[in-house]
Formats: sequence, structure tokens, C-alpha cells
Amino acid sequence: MRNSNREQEAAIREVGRGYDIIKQLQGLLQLKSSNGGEAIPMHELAEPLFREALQSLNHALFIMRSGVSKAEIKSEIVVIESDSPAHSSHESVTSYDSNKRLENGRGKRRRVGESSWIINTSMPYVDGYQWRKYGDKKISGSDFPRSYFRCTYKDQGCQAKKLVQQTSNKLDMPFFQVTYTNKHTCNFQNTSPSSSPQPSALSSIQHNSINHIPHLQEYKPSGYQLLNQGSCLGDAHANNLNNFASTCMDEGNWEWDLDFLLKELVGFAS
DNA sequence: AGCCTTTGACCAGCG
DNA sequence: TCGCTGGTCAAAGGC
Repeated sequence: MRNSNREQEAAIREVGRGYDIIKQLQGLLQLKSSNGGEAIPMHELAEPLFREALQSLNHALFIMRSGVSKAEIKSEIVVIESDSPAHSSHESVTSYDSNKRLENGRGKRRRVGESSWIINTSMPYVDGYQWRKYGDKKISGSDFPRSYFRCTYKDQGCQAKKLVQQTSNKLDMPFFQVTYTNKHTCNFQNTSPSSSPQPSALSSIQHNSINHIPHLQEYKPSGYQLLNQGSCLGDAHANNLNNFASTCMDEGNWEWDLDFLLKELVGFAS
């Protein structure tokens, strides 16, 4: 990559913002599709596009952070497909762990039969499922606390859990390691076209995912408003990301047509 | 009213 | 056995 370090930092920041914006749009579409009663649910049209855009942006983040080419990292990144219950396909799985010991080798043993998988993401709180936080712990050797979540529908027998650990805060954009344990047995994934989230569920998505997370608010682009304030995409950041995408395309470093994706996304949102 | 987060206490695995 | 530490519980308060 020919970019200087400063350019690379800016690029990482912009892609991160773009990632956040798309996540906001995804939430907006979920709201609109559940409330609007449209003939063709908008999320059915937009979902594949979102998945592709998020996957591309996430790959870009990995490439720019590590300095490793996309081709080189492709073999290391496993994209979770739809049968993996706890998240959509845009996060990158760094390991799959079905053994009994936690990553630091010291903590409690995991129960036999519990499977887990680890994801690195900049958006750990938005994965299409509803989670209830049940604990928060300062971990020795880590600058950041660890948060414990279980599925909101645990009382219906869903044993899914997740553990969110912030791993870095470089370039004003925190990065998290998310460990999922057990598959969801509930049927309340908010992105599922067949499900119809209750109003209370939708409000909790907004409540939990962004507005209540201080470190996410810190680096949220200033050009758009919060979802529960009735808002949408900010032009300034769309343009920033658009320019960034165009620059990358000009340099011939990127295979993906981010420019096209952005136009499509803005069209859906407007 | 119901569901959420926060937070201190407690439990349990490991060295 | 004991101390350390990660994981979970549950009461309290907020939205």
C-alpha cells in the first residue's frame, strides 16, 4: 500500500465511520420495515447490500490495520454464514473454540458442551440479537472492563451469551473482541424477515446498542444524529467516505466498488 | 409497569 | 488449602 501512515490512519478512521453509518442505516431499515407495512419489505432489498458493504469495510479495516493484503488475509478470516446464530456475516472470526478453557488460561473452566467463537469487531453491540447485560468486570492486565451479556430470551430457554472485551482504542476508534457462547435457540433475531420485532424490542435495540454506550458515542461521527432522535445519514460523512472510496479506486488498490455501494445505501435511506 | 444497566457480593476454577 | 481471578447473581435505581 502506498499510503503514508497519516493517510492510512485517516483511511482507517473513515472506513470505521462508514461502518458505523451503515450500521445506523441498518437499524433505520429495521424500524421502517417493521412499522411501515410495505408491500416489499425494504430490509429484504437492503439486507444483502448491507452485508456486502459491511464485509468489505471490515476487510478493509483488517488490511489497513495489519498492512497485510486482502489476498493474504483471506485464508485467515472466516466469515460467519447464516447458520451461525449470534451475529451477521460481516464480522471476522479469529478463532473458533469448543474447548473448556478461557483465553487467558487462568479463568474458570467452561462447561462441557458449550461451544464458543471469537469475533473482532468495532461494533460489538449491534449484531441483530437482543442482549441483556448481567455483569461488568475489570480484568487484570487489561485497560478495559469486560462486559457480560446473555440473551434477553433466556427465560424461554435460550442459553446464548456473549462477552465483550475492548482490546484497543487506537485512532479514536475502539476495537473489541467478542466471545459468543452457545447458539441462540430463540427466534427473535431482529434482522430476520420472518420475525416481527415488538415495539419494545425495537426500542431496546436503540437503547442498548449505541446511545447507552459512552465509548461508542465518543467516536460517533458528528454529521448524523442518533437513531432515536429520528435521524438519518449525514451528508458530510457520506461524502468523506465517498471521497475515500474514490481515492482508493483511483489508486487501484481496491477490488470493491465502494462508491457504488454508498450510492445505493444513501438511496435506500433517503 | 416492565425492562434495562450498574455494581458489590458471592461462587468456583486454577496455580 | 488458600489466595487470586473470572463469571454470575441479585438488589437498587433509572429510563
